[in-house]
Amino acid sequence: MKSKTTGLPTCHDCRIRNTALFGELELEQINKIVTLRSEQTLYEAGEYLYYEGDTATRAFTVYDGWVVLFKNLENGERQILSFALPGDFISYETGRNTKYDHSAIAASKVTLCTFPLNRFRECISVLPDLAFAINSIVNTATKRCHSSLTAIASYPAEAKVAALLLSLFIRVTRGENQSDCIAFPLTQEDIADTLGLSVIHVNRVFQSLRKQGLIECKSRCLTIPDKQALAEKAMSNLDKMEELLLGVKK
Amino acid sequence: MKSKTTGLPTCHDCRIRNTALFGELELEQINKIVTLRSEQTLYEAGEYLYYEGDTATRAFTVYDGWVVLFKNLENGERQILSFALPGDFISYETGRNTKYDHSAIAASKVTLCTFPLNRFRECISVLPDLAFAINSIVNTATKRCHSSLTAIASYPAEAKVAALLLSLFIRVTRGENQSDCIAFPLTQEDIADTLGLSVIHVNRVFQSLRKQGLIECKSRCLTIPDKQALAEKAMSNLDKMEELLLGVKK
DNA sequence: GTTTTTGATTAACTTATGTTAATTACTTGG
DNA sequence: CCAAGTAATTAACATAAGTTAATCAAAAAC
Repeated sequence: MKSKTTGLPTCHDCRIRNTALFGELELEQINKIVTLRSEQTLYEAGEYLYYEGDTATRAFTVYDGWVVLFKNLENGERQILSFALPGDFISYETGRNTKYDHSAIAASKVTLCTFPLNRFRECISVLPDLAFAINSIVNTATKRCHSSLTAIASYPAEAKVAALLLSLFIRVTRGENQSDCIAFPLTQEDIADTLGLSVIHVNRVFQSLRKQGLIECKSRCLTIPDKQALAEKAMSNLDKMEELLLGVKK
Repeated sequence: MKSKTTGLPTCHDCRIRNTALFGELELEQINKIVTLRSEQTLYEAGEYLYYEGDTATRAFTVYDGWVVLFKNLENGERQILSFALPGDFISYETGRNTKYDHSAIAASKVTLCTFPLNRFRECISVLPDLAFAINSIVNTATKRCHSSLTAIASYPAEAKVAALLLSLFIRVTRGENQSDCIAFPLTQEDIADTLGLSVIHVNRVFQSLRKQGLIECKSRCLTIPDKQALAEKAMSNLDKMEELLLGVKK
């Protein structure tokens, strides 16, 4: 199983450009630095993008599929830190010898646009706005991390699961009112590893949320019939969540 | 109680420069942009730096004292996200109308260097390295957030408390072998609010850690006689922690 | 220096979540 | 299409951490 390099579709008419790194920039700006992207790469589910401790050399935009970012713990367990979905820009590091503090693995078939880190310095000299585009993305990631941290530290299990499912649903549907199911490649164990719960307890919560009609989830498909209702279970404000997760530019 | 502006000590011979924003830069570079800093401001313990929902207008370097960053929860509780100690650069936001996702409050008397956000764009045009200095700081903050998240989600209470106390101790002493106590302005309730534990339980853990001789903590003073021993309780590798918390340039 | 407030401590009791173990239902590879 | 692995489910039981309540100690205010 080896990652596979594909051709180079253009960034201008990219399906996900509005939500990705270049989404912050104007077309003429992208022209200046479009050579920054070196290639598109394909990963199979279960394949590693990089390992904790590796020296960072590339950043990625997720073009398609789900990526899991996680830490391995002393006791053999793992702690999932976050999920990267289409449009997300990850693993941007500054500094010549910076090491990743976490590993990344494809949760499904994944297509990535890769950006060699050593080219960012020159690109930012040419186009300082790129620095702001990146920083805006990184700050959004930090805010998401703050939200997870808050939920994990303070919410009861049902609210944790509700908040996680809702946030993933919002990110995938980009806030559209979608009554269909979304493709959902995570197992209950993944969710347990994200929220610091046992698989058994995640299952209990799933049963309960299903009985309440708040979620439908079977065979890699997730439906949320009433986002507002689930947001209440998640002890969260739906509008605030959408603002945070999708950025202000809705 | 109103924050007070003081004179403008020079940045060149700043006591904490090596560890702060400008620590990443050369002296001649700082000269280019030293006017970025507008003033030093003094806050009393309990005073707010800013509130969740405020539009971000300034970034800060903590010159002296401890700052608490936190979210208020629906149920009246609060979730502490992180602590900012001398040398830390906080609340840098890109974007004209970005709002804070958390509040910040002085945990002790605090002196801050303030930087108006609207001046960063021009400064980065002049000195692109500033963008990398900032990004390096932000990425360190993200890694710390990953560590807290991991501890809070997966560790038992004793390890959570051990990890938090040790990380604060390391940051204050900058990894020096210090057998004396450090000034420690946090209450057990602050620690409970950080780790998502009840005050009662934090107290139980304190008693236990004290009986094991791993910490001494009374009247706003904290001593850690054996960092290595506490690191084991914290389920952490001491060297890795110091590398992460202090940056690689030790 | 006394009062008031805030923070720390202890105990008794409750509960949410974890653990172990066994069964059933899906997927996936051959 | 079957076999083998992976994921979901259920039940019985164990425990870490929460809750309530009361006391004590130490700051801070007057």
